[in-house]
Amino acid sequence: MTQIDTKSRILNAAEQLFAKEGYHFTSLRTITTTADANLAAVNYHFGSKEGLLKAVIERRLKPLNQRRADRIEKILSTAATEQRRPRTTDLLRAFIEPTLAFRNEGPGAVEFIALIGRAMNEPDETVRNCFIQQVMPLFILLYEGLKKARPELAEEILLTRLHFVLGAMSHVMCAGARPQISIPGIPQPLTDTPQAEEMIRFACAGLEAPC
Amino acid sequence: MTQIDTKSRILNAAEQLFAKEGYHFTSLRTITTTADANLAAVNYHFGSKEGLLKAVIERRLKPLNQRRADRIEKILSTAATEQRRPRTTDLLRAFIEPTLAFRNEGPGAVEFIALIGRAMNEPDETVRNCFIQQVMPLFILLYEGLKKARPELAEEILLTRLHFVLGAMSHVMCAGARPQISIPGIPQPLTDTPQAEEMIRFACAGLEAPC
DNA sequence: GGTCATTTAAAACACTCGTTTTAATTTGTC
DNA sequence: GACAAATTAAAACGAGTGTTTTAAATGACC
Repeated sequence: MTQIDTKSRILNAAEQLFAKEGYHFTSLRTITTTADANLAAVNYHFGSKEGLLKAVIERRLKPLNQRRADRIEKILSTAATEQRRPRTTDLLRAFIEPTLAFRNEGPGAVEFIALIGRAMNEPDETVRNCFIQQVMPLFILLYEGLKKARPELAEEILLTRLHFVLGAMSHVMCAGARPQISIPGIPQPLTDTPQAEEMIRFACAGLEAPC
Repeated sequence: MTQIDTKSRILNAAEQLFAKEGYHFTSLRTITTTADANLAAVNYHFGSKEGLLKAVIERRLKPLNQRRADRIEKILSTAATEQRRPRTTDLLRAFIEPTLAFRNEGPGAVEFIALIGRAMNEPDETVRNCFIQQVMPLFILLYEGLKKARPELAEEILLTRLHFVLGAMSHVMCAGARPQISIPGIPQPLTDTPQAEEMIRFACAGLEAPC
């Protein structure tokens, strides 16, 4: 923590704190104290608190989105060369698996995923727009892929169902960073890989439900 | 707006504003101005901002939860007297239908539902706890009912899938209050009754997916 | 080594927030 | 109408926020 420069230290501290406490509950003073930096350094390096948030999100989300997009595009291209429909389950897996697997990529990853999961339903536009802008092309890519996988499904219905999947994902992503409330007689839900597999199964069944 | 007392006017204004802007972005000054009341009236009538939130949520959520619980219990009792399993789709319908139908119950209902939908994933415990406390018994009732409907399913898996359903619901509830972003070539998702029906179909298919 | 741009430090600014205090007013009751 | 309780009004409090300003320190380069 001593070698890296101030900008990175702030970025790391902000990521951790934004994700754990939420964007608006994290003050710049808390961030700079954690990062062992001066208060003004945030505005110097990132322009504003919003700029910092944008940097935090982009740093991690860009590679993740790239990974997901690559997988989806690969599925689509091989399906095209083999002259068949892409499989719903493959597309969903390409979207879901890297996202949930990301939670194991080092410390703070679970919290970052929670930040992203929460971003979609933020009441404040600052966070939501920043997220949507980053992720919308990927959503569209997935949607277009699913349309090829299930062309007989009416488009509004497919889109509606895709929204359900996104909601389920968002919720799971958020929940990962919270201590699960345990109730006597009620088991704990799955986590990690089995959860991802279960979500793929669930989403696939839902998407392929009869019309 | 002139006849009703200050307490109710504050409650109405707070409901509208909390739901639209979010709890933490709504100041007591905005609320009291909207309600045409004095700033101190909030602390006088509700003790604190949190107390006001609690009152706002309880006023609407209690009857809604009662309605959902009644329907679920009725399904369970008739299934018991007919000595058969309750149907997954019936249980889900009892849970989903009143919730989404609630959005048509007068002005501000859509926003209130968004407030509730957001509450589940709120980073701040103030809002989340207030919501969870109200809704947990209903979740357990639904879970126990689904366990009877699908006894062959491992409990952690059932619970995990139920979480997916809740996530999908939460997301839909939030989205209802937002202007939908329209993209050329991408249709709008369903709303209102068809959306509720589609969600029941989706959730049922997901829950009944093979293990 | 001196010069200049980059970076860090410390302090103050301007503003908003929830809450509290004190006083005035309204309302209910005998 | 008078008294007491409930309610409303106005003002200030104290703490916290993001941002800006001004000054000091650091580092690169000729």
